[in-house]
Amino acid sequence: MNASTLGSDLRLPLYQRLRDEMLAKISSGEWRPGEPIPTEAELTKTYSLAIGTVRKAVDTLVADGLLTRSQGRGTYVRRPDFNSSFFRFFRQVNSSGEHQVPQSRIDSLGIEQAPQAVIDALELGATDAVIRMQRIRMANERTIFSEDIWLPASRFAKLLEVDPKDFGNLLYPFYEAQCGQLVASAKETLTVEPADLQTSAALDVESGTPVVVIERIALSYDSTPLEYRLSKGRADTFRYQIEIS
Amino acid sequence: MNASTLGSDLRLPLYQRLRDEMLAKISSGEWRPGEPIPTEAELTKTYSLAIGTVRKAVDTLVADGLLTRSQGRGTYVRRPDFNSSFFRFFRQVNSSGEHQVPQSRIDSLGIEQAPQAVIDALELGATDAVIRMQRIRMANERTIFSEDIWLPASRFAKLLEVDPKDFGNLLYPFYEAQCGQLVASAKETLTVEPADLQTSAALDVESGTPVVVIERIALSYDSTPLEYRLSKGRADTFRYQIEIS
DNA sequence: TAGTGGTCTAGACCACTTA
DNA sequence: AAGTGGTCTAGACCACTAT
Repeated sequence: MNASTLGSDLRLPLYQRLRDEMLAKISSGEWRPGEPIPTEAELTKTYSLAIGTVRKAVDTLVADGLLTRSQGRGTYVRRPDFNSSFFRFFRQVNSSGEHQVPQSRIDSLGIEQAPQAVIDALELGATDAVIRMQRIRMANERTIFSEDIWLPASRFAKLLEVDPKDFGNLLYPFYEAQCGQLVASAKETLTVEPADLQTSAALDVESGTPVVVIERIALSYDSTPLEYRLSKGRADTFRYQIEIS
Repeated sequence: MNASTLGSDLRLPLYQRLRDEMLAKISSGEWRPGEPIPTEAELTKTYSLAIGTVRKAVDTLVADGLLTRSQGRGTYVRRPDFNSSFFRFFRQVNSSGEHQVPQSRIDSLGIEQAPQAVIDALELGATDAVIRMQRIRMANERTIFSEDIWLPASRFAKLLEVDPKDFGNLLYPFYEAQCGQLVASAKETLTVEPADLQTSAALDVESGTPVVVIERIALSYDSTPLEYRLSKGRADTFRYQIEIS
């Protein structure tokens, strides 16, 4: 194998073609999260490239957060997490002042026709079925989120065979284990609106109280939409910070 | 001049020391926004470094948004703007559906003792004076923001000599022109709270209506706080989006 | 046509991790 | 001690911009 093996557009620079090649290995699962990729020396031999070119390709994937380097150990496929999600900016602290993963409870789970908003978000056909899940998330005995979750039935049918009590507190590792679907990134949109009757009941606030609405579309490595989620939480405990330049 | 000229910690790699050197030239104003910096060939000669090392130093500043490269033309100091500010995520569209810079009106301007929150934000001494400005921002004849702005009097005294009507719609270019203070970056924190009486009057909403509060600390190139700003706007027209991975 | 940044090579030596 | 990524060199040639 050598540089001519590198697919994609021949007009592209070598480091970008190598980058695409590595990205494909990650999204196909050939290189799995948490595991090391071949060493730089091996990559130079495999593709007959100079070390500088290989490093530049790796650099771009590190910059995009797909790989992490560790001097003396190797370069690893990063395990995606969602530390920068809006969720993290709700002040969910326990009595010791530490952040904590909220408890979850699935309240309903079933298959149905996808409403139009979900068809758009998940890029489905007009008649495709979806799995719908309603979930609440709690911390310190208090409900902090009420969630509506939609998944394409074609990829997630196996979830229907599992008792909702066994879903655990984190869904994405569960999706991976049960259905082989790996969430790599997400887009979130934040808005504020008054609580409707259902939401106010779920969050134990008065109807009309402002709630923060987080709309999330979770994507696979190859950018296929895997999950559409609408989460509503109290606005009074929300705090989000950015740096701009 | 050669590599030994590069200041800062000798244990640091050369490309980081060159980066620090260039950063200093930007923050001191020796290299000004919008102007080109020396070519890569000149930098290699000046500091007796290999081209790869110079490029790596430039790379980091480009990644941080301080420089922009333009093939065939040169490398330029970026003009800071605030397109990613929370402000941008209020749906301020005119009747043609375009975004627009809101109109501004200064309602009060004066010098006073800094309250404690401002002392903390601007890193002032306990007895330092500040300039306080109250401003509203409007679009389509409607008030969309009510703002409280504090500036260290030591740096911004000249503002008091200007008629508030002449401040214009954008403050940062005005700060630079009048006081030589250049805003390079900012930190913003977003929260939601019910409107107090003053805010509800300013925004023409009922008291208790949810408002989005944007707290901003604007910094110079060398990270000195230059401005502390509290902006309040209607929550129902706010929409913010992020991508996470 | 001259000058700029963009890509690429083929090494060298260093710092760190693991065994 | 062996193997990894981290830094650095000293060029070469290409693509693009300005004149």
